[in-house]
Amino acid sequence: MTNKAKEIFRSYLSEKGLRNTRQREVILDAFLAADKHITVEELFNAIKKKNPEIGYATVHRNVSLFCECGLADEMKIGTQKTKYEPKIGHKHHDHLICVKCGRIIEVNDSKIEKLQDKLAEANDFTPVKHRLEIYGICKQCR
Amino acid sequence: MTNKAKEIFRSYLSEKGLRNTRQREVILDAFLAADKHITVEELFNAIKKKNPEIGYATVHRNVSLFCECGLADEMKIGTQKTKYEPKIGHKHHDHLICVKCGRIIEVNDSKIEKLQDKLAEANDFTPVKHRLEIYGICKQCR
DNA sequence: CAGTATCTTGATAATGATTATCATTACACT
DNA sequence: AGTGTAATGATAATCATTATCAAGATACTG
Ligand SMILES: [Mn+2]
Ligand SMILES: [Mn+2]
Ligand SMILES: [Zn+2]
Ligand SMILES: [Zn+2]
Repeated sequence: MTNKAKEIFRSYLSEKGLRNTRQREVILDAFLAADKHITVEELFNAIKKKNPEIGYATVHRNVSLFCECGLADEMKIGTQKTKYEPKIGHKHHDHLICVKCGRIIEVNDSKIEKLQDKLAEANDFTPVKHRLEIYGICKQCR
Repeated sequence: MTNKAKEIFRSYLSEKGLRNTRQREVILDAFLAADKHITVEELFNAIKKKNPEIGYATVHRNVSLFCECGLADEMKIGTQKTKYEPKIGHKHHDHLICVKCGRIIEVNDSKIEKLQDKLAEANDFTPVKHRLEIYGICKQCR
């Protein structure tokens, strides 16, 4: 999936008149390699090991770009810092979030998805995306 | 509903060994009177008209208390500042959020609610609350 | 290939909402 | 009324994110 992601990113850049850079390649590789919900800080620290010259702001800027071009999704949960997750190679899903340990379970229910679309339509509303988060206590914390 | 809310708030305070104050009465009244999604800043400005001596931090602190005791719900939407809405006298609902104009439509679908509980249960997860936000384009913006 | 326009970077400062600090005031209970 | 302690209000601190800007890199152009 890495190749497809790079393809998408490069197309987006040229389409917007932006330029590709060594840093962008490094940051995208690191983001795809992490393959989980990750904060900018965590990503920055992972990158720092091999590429200590890349700045925090540059990581920030490029994660925003990943979101813009559809490669990443932003997750703001409670007061935690914003997390990002790759969209390429991952089907859409929602989250069960344990309020005790913070564990995140990924789920999907096609019935709910369909009902959401119906609900939007019934309100003359054209949905573009949604966020469903169920907070509670996970198996391990009970 | 104002009386019930005050009842709940006062019980919570005494239960926690906290004290009631003139400011707390004023802030709770103003919050309940607003009766909509409101930011701390907006609430502060509303209060300032008649009670200019009440500080911003005090409004902040007490809105947090309202959330703790179940009188208010916190809504973090995108990059907007946190909004709060009263829970007393309002049934649970979810939100359709227009990405163009910011309009918020309140909705509820009991089928979705039930399926969410099933989904949680199927994952050995005990739900305590959830958040469903559907982002899209509202009727007026199409 | 060199020239050039403009984008990107990295360091750092600014921003802005939220939270902490702390001296002073006010509450609640005896 | 007296007393212990919580609450307040002004202000500072925090901290993630965003802006700034000089220096460097990139992608064309001829
Ligand atoms: Mn996920
Ligand atoms: Mn609402
Ligand atoms: Zn847990
Ligand atoms: Zn709209």
